[in-house]
Amino acid sequence: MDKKLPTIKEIARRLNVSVSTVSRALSDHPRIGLRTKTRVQELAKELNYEPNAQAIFFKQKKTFVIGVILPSIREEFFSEAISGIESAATEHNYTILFGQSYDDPEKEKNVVEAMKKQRVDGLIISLSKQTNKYDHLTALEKYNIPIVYFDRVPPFEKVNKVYCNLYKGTIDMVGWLISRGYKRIALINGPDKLAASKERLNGYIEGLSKRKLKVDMQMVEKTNLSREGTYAAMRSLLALKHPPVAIITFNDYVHMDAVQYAQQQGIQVNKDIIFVSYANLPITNYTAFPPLVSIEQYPYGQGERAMEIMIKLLHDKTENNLIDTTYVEEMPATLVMHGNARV
Amino acid sequence: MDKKLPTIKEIARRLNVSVSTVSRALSDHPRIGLRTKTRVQELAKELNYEPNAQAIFFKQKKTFVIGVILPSIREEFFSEAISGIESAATEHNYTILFGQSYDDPEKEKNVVEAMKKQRVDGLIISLSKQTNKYDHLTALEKYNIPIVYFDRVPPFEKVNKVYCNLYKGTIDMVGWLISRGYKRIALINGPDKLAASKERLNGYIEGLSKRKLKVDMQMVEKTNLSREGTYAAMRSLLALKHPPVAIITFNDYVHMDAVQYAQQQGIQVNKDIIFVSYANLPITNYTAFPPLVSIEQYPYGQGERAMEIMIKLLHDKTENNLIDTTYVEEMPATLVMHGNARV
DNA sequence: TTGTATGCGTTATCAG
DNA sequence: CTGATAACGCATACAA
Repeated sequence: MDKKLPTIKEIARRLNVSVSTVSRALSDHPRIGLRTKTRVQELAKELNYEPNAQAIFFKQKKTFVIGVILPSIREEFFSEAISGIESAATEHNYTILFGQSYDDPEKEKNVVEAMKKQRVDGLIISLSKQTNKYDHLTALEKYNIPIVYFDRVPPFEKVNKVYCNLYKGTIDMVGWLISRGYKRIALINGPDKLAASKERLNGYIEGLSKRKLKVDMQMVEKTNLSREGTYAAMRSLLALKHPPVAIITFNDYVHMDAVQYAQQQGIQVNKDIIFVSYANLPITNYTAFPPLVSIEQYPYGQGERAMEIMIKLLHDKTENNLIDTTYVEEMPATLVMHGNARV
Repeated sequence: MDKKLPTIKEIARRLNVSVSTVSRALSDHPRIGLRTKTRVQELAKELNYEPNAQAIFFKQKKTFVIGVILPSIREEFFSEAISGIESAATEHNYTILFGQSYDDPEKEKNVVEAMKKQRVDGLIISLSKQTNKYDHLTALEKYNIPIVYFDRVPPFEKVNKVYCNLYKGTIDMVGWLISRGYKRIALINGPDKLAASKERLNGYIEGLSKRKLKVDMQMVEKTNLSREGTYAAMRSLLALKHPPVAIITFNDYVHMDAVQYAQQQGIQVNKDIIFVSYANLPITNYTAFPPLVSIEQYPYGQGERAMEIMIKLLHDKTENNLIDTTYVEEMPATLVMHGNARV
């Protein structure tokens, strides 16, 4: 049976008062008769009345919904991140509309479109790896829908974003390795066109230069992030006359493939060669050979901050009816040792 | 600058026609002048007009939003599942409101509440482990908001649900082990009160009985799912006069802890003792010792089906203005060998 | 202290 | 073929 939801109109009818009275009574308006107020509130409770958020949002041109677009929730990094986002959102009574781009700009565009249609109050997004056009996003800002980018951020200055500086992190990482006596350090990097790859490479070069070591480009291999690509990179590195004693991998997936290949070649992982990576996956702690050292990227924290910034932006908006501040937050990329890494 | 979104009213004003004409022209109504129609459509395109979905939804009492509540997106099982849900949703122009219960009934209740407030068209939920009251959910159905449960479903007959029959799966698993010559089979189960534990235990018992093996309750240990709990369970099992030659673990997390403990004790994993589990985590393929055999639970498929059922329900609803069918879908729980398991 | 009227953007029902 | 108007549920400015 289709049980109709009670409305203030219904309550008003039953109590022989006007809808505005009911509306005010329910919102605890100051100048309203105590008697009427209680009468209204009691009936409301009895009828299980709940304000129709749709109607309110419609009227106030707000939805209290924030769109969140991630490349892939299967990556532990992003499932952590969205938990941070959700936590901050819940605290401020916002709610999350979820979508994935699967690292496909076309899908990303579609999701953005769907969210615009749903009139989200704001959008938090970590860009697809392939995204290099931003029209679908800048379009949103014309409609005054604020965007906060996190982790995979666009290469513009004046956007709201929170990210880890992996350039600096990589410099630290290289420095740490050198200080421990590892000098022949290799890098298995990702595809050139990715910003993430550039950060890592530049950090790698700077890290070596800073310690007066010269950069040997034979030590820099690329992988297309597939297992085969990583295997090929490993093959090249191991075939060198002077193979590396330490390998920095692009991320934990590459790390796991690289370690797997090394083991197949009879190499003592983290002994003959030590492996270090970027902390994308807490789960690596369970694997036989987690990276000896990782650059922690704080996905939960990044998500949380992104949402907090969003709240600020929305607040600024209601105050001034326009957004004039740009929030940029660079989080530290800290070096962490893995507890149960075996050396 | 606050750029106002164009409305049909605005278009009507500019073209000196009525809003209804504009509305009809845009929705390609049959009896409308071709000239007017094109004029309207052109201006609409020029102004970048987009119908305000909020307004339409409000009027139609529909949001095209489906709430999805999961225990924890960090579990790979659920990140797979939500991808399946999203895929089916996108196909039908539905969109997903995301929330986690963190296996806490209180939080679950709050999330359900928030989603009711947002007037989701339906709810897809995998219950928190601790949930044993269902008022917060049955309440939704009174408001005619359909619910589809998946994987962790309530113990009622007449609800929409999709799940894997782990009872049967466990029987198969035990049978497989016995047929391979393993007879002293242990089970490290989860907390008694969980439905999931009962399924596994019953399957375990039935599996043994079917093959005329008697059940030795010393072979059945419990863990509270913490690492310590699993370690303790392993300790007991290994201390037995006749320790097991095969161990079925409650899930892949328990599996990994159990394997870790076994290794610490100098046991040759999958040789001295073979380990089998339930496929909650694709990532186990990367670990040193994935379960030799797993019971696949098809998270993506379950999510997809759950959403498809939701679509049907919503369709039924608009047709009949009430929902009379209950959809129950039991998916197979198949035995799978792990490719790179080492024996 | 309470009621009336208006508007949010859209569609649908009547008229014309 | 097109226009005027009501309605969806609520908040609020203005009246009383």
